[in-house]
Amino acid sequence: MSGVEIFDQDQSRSTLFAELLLPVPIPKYFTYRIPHALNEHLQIGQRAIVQFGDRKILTGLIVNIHEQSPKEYEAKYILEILDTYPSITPIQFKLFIWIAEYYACTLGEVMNAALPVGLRLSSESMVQLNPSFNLEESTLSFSEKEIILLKRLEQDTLSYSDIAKLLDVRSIYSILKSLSSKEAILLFEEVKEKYKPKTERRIRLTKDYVSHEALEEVFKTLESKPKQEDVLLKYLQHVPVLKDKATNAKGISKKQLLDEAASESSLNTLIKHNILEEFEVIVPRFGFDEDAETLPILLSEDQERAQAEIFKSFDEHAVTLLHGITGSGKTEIYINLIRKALDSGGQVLYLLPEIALTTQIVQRLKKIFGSSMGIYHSKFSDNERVEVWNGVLTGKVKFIVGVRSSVFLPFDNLSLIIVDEEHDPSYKQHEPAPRYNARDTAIMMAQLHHAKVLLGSATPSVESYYQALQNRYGLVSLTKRFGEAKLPEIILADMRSERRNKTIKGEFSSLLLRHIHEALDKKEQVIIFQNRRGYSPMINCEDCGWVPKCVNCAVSLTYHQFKNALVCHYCGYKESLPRQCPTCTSSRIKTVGYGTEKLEEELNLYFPETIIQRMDLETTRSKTGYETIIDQFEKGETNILVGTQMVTKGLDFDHVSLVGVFNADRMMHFPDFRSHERAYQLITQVSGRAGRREKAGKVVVQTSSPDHPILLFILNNRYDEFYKKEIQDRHQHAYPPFTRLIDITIKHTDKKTCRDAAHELAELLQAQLTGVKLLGPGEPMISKIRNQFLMSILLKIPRGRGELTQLKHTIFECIEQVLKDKAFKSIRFVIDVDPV
DNA sequence: AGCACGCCGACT
DNA sequence: GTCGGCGTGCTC
Repeated sequence: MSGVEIFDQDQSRSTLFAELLLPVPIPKYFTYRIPHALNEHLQIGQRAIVQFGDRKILTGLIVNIHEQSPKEYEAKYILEILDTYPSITPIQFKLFIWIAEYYACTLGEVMNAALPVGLRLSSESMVQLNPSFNLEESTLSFSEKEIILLKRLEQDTLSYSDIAKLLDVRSIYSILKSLSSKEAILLFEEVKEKYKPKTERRIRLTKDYVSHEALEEVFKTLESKPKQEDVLLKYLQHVPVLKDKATNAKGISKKQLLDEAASESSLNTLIKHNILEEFEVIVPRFGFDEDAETLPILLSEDQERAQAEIFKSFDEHAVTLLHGITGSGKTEIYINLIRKALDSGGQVLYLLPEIALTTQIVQRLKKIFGSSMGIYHSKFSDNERVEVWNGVLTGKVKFIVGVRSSVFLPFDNLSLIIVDEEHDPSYKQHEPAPRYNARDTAIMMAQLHHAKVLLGSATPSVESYYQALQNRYGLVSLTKRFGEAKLPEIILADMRSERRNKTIKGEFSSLLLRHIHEALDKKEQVIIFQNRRGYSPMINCEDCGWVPKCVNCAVSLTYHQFKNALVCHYCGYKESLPRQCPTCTSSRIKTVGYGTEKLEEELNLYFPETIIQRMDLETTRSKTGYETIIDQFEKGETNILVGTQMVTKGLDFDHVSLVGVFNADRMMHFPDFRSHERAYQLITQVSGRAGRREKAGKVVVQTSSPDHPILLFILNNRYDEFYKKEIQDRHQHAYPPFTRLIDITIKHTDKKTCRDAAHELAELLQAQLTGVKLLGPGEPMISKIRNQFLMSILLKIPRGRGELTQLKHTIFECIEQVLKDKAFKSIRFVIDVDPV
């Protein structure tokens, strides 16, 4: 980019200003002056580099261009424009605004979540030693910390946070100021690396040698140089220049040529003599050369019927819910719908929960849709994400399979959005803002694009099913399993009676153990589901009842055996397991409860011959961990898979005949209005992993309340009955879908201040909001996280009543009011709309 | 959110 | 007295 014009001499052209959206949580745009040189090149939606504050460099999005010079302040210049064409589309921007408004956050926060880091260059403050400074020769005096820092700076430049860590102090500002005034250090801004295309070095003939005659000449001169001759021959072997001169333009990859011809020095000589030349091309990180498969998808009668119903429903409804039991073959229908949408020229977005994306289904789709399909996943690198983004922007990628954040991609012509496993709570983002739900955002998105939405699930959320029954969504059901497959048989293991009869071994009922034995004898596989990671959720002293707690959070520490440490699942705090109780010095410290790790250990004890694999956050943290575990299980290399929620999602195995469910009780009795729904969904989903093809699988659910209605619904596969009961409860207690919820969390380091602020806010809200039920303020289940005390207020807003935007304004006003009180200045408020 | 600046308490 | 803590206000 050319230099910036600082003085506008040219009066014949008007001075333009641009309103920029910056990735900061300040609810407004910032006005920057446009250098005359850029007047003709600026477009709304482009990214611009600007200075923000004293030094910071940020990437902003141009949202408006006008001629009004700001009166109050002097606008800074835009430093650079990053795009030739807009990086975001107008529809996308409308969606950003909707998200910010609906989920009560700033546009900057939405921008932050939306743009991949690779498209968002920004600077970091760095500290460097002043080259003209020498510690030994200096006559000035330095403190101990200053000397430590200076010594370190002789080796590297450091960021502010590096320094804070090095010196172990909170505020480094005064130290930097002191050193800066002594001219010992220099402060500067380092712009972080942005997107780098992947390149490849290639070799080709120079222009002059792309002909029969010229090449003949060359070979004559090379007669006495067999190695160079060999290189040239290898080249011609792969690039048939003599048959088709045009093939020379692409040449051959240097790596490939060297791998085969081996002599790098000969190649270099040929390059030096201008016979061959080396050049660089940009190559995509994803194979864009795969061809799409065109084979028709064979549908069963039931699928055929459902598909026809979906098409019909699309004519009448913007959103259709496909309720298909596990294993009923929803994917085949999706494929047909996607094909049809793509054929008619529209874009398609297929949303999946995080974990289901790394599996078989994506490989299958890739085979079918080839290069027109892009994948958007959190385990992708920044560079990979930028390529998917640009693929959508340029129209190269028409079909995206992705996680919740793919709703931010620059679509301009969506015609279909599929939200698979629509009930899945992971569609909702918790931290940080924007706290959006990708399923609901997708519905809004479809409205902006005039696209259709298909929500798919074997266990629809109560909210979606309600909308369908109200005829606001279309409803299509698949009630038969695909092929000959039968639904699994669900058996309850009554832990109360087993406990009475002392037939429980460790954590395992005799019933479950018997079934595991049977399955293993038949060379079949087993999945054990325990929704709790670590070894044991708690340890305690048998003599005085002491329980180790996190120092930063109000939770007990979980014991992780393989790390041999007590770990806090909320802040990551770790400490070693004490030999004796710190309060009574007793050494009788034992574990209470059980997580995946302990189950794995016990299983190893009971089934020493079998291979057991654990699948939870710890074992799948690496990029390939998850895939490796799935792959081994698929190949039959492991016999038993023990895992958390992960095992419930989108996995299809052919040889699993048994699923064991632990702690169904904890799921059902969890104090949350959605706990019954969650339990129904989790147990049904994990049960769906048992039995494929003609073999019916078995599911053993261990429970101390075998009469619980939820279990009976699951047992008999009665979603409708479950729904009927659940919707009554929701109605009675004014929960969604009959109300909208807004959760306000109040945070402060001091407990009393936090409580007082919460009460004050609650009072204000109560007075301001009519027709809204207010719950609390109360301590949430975890009342302290990372040394911040928490209070929460829950608002229940009746459906279809009043302007939601107005209501949120009122909430903000009340918060402002509370913040006016000096005592509450540093209180943090977190607003979560539609909490999950 | 960062980041600068300024006020104030605790230690040499 | 100075150092370092943190509360406050600003960012075009």
